[in-house]
Amino acid sequence: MARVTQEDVAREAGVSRALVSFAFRDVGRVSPATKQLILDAAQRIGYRHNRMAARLASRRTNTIGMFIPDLRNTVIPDIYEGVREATDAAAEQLVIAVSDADGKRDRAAIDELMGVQVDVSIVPGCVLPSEELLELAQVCPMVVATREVAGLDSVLSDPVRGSALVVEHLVQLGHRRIAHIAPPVGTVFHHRADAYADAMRSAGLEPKVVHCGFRQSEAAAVAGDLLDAAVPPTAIFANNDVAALGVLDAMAARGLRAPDDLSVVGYDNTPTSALPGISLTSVDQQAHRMGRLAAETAVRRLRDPDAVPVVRILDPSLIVRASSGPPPT
Amino acid sequence: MARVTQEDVAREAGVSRALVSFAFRDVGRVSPATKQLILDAAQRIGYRHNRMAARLASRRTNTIGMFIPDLRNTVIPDIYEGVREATDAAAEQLVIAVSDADGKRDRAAIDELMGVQVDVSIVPGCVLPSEELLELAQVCPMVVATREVAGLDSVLSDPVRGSALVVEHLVQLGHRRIAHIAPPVGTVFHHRADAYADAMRSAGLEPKVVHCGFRQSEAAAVAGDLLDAAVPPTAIFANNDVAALGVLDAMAARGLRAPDDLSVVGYDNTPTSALPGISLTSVDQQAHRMGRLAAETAVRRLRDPDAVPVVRILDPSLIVRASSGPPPT
DNA sequence: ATGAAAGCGCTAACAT
DNA sequence: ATGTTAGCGCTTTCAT
Repeated sequence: MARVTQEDVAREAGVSRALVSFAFRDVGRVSPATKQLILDAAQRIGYRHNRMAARLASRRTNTIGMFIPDLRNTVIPDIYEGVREATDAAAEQLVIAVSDADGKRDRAAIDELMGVQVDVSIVPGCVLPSEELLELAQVCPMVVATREVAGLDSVLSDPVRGSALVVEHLVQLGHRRIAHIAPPVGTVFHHRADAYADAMRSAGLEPKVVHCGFRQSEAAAVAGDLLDAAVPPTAIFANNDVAALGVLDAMAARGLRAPDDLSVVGYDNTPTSALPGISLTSVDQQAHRMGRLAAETAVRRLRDPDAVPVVRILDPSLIVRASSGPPPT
Repeated sequence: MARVTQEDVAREAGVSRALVSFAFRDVGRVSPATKQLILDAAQRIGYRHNRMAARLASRRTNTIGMFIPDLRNTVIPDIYEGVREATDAAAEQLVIAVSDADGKRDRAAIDELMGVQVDVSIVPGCVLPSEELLELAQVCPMVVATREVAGLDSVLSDPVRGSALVVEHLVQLGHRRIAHIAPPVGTVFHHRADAYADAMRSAGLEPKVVHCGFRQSEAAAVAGDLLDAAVPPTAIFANNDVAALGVLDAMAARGLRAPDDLSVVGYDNTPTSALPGISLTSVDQQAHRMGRLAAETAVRRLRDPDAVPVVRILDPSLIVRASSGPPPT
C-alpha cells in the first residue's frame, strides 16, 4: 500500500505542494515546464491522486451519484449509458450505488451516495415514498427518473400514454379479457396500472389487476394463477419486461404459446424483449434518452441549486412484436 | 446542502467530538445513555456521517471495490450477488465501478476504485494485461475473477474442462463441424478457445475459431459469415452467452432454427439462457459462488496482505437445453 | 508563476 | 466513560 502524497511529489520535484495540486488538476497558473517536472516526479515515485482527500478538501466534489435499482433488469444498462454519456460530456465523475429488486436496499444505496458526498444524485426506479425522497433531497439534490416526485426534478415517460397504447393495441386485435400484472399494492409505481384500468373502462371492458413483487418468479406465479382460472384472460399486460418474462415462464410451464394461446405485452423494450424466441411486444419508454436527460438535468441542478424543479415527460411508443396477436377463437 | 458536522452534534449533545465519532461507529467505550443522547442530537440537527472524511482519517477504509465489466452481460448480477453476500457478511462497504463491453474503460474503472482508496478490489472480466494488473495490485491488492493472473489471488472456473464438456456434448450428438466464436485475437481470454481447439483435435476434428468483439452484434456478424459459408458448421460454440445470443440473431435473420438447422452452445448459464424461447445449452461456471469466493478471498487478503496468493478453480458443468441436438442430416 | 498556511470532517492515540 | 489533540491528503485563499 504505497503511501505517496503530494508532499512527496513536491519534495521530489523541488516545488510546493500547491503547485503539485494545481498541476494535477490543470488549474492554469502553472508553467508548462514545472508542470512537466511535477508530472515526471510523480511518475517516478508512483504518486496517485487521492480522490477522497480531494473531495473532502474542496466543497464541490464534481461527482454525480447514480442509483441502480436492480442489476437484473436489462433496462438499466440503457438508462446507465445515457447517464454516462451526459456525465462524461460534463466532465463529472459518476459513482454508483446498487440496490436490489425488492427495494429493501434502496435507502442504504442512497445513503451510500450521500455518504460519499456526491453533489447531486440520479435516482431511477426507486420505490421509497416521495416524502422520504424530498427529505433526502434537502441534504443533497436529487433527480428522480421513471417516476414523478412533486418538488423534485423528474424525468419519466408518460405512463398514461404507455398503458393506453397497450390497451388500444390489444383491443384492436380483438381482446376483451386483458389482465394487468402490477407492482405490489401501495407501491409508488401505480400509474401504469391506474392508466390501464382507465383505458379498459373507456373501452367498455372490465379491468383485472393482479399485484406481485418485482421478481420474475413472482410474476410467473401470479400469471400462473391467471392462466389456471376458470375464465383465463386472452392477453396479459405486464408492468415491465421482467414481469412479462415471468408470464412467458408460466406459459411455458403449461405448454402454452404466445400469441396463439395468450398475448403478452411488456414495458421497457429491453434488449431481452428483442431477442428472437422472445419477441415481446413492449412499450419503449426511451430509457437511453431518459438517462441522458436525467443526467443533463442533474448537471443543471448542480450549476443552479435553486432553480425551480423541472418535470420532463417523454413520449412512449409501442414496439409490436410476435408475442401479441388476435385472441384464440 | 446542510453542513452539519460531528462538532455540531457534540455541541448540541453537550459532549466531545470523539464521543460522537465513537457513538456512530459502535466502538464500545460509550455508555448507552450518552449514545442515545448523541443519536438524538444528531437526528435533531440533521447530521449525516461523512464517509469520505472517515475514510481519510482512518488508515483502513473498510471498503471493498468491485469492478463491473459490462452491465449488459447478465452473468454479472450473479457474480455481484455473490460478492454482496460475502461483503455484507464481513461488514465491509462495497463500492462499484463500471467499465464497458469492449474494455476501453477498464483502466479508468480500476483507477476509480483506487482513487477512492478501497482496501482491496475484486476484478472479474477485466481485459487488461496481466502485467498491468500486477502493477496496479502493488498499489492496492486485487482479487481477479474469471481469469488467472500469476501472482494475484484468482478465482475462476476451469476453462479447459468447460470447453471439453461442450465439445464432448456436441461430438456425442454427432457433430463434426463445430465452430467456436472467440474473443478478439490477442485478448487475455483465450483459454476457452485453446481448450476447444485441443478438444477438437483430440476428437480427430478440425477446430475452426473465429474472433470478434464482446458485443452481441459483433457475434451476430461473424456467426452470419459462418452460416453463409459454402460448408457451414452444424454447431457453434460461443465464448459466452452474449455471443451465443448473437448467433441466435444471425440464425433468425436467415430463418434458421436451433437445434434443427444448427446447434448453439453458450457459456455462463445466464438467466437469459434459461428463458423459454431461448433455452440455450450453456456451461455453468458457478458465477454466484465465484462472486462469493472472490469476496471471501478479498476479505482474507485484507486481514493478511502478505499471504501467498491463492488460485481457486471451480468445476464447470454443462446445462443442456433445447438449443443443442443432433446435426441436420 | 509560485509558496505558505489554514482548514475540510473525521479518527485515533493518549490523557483524564 | 469521556475529553484533547494531532493528523489523514488534499484544496484554496492570500501572499509573494
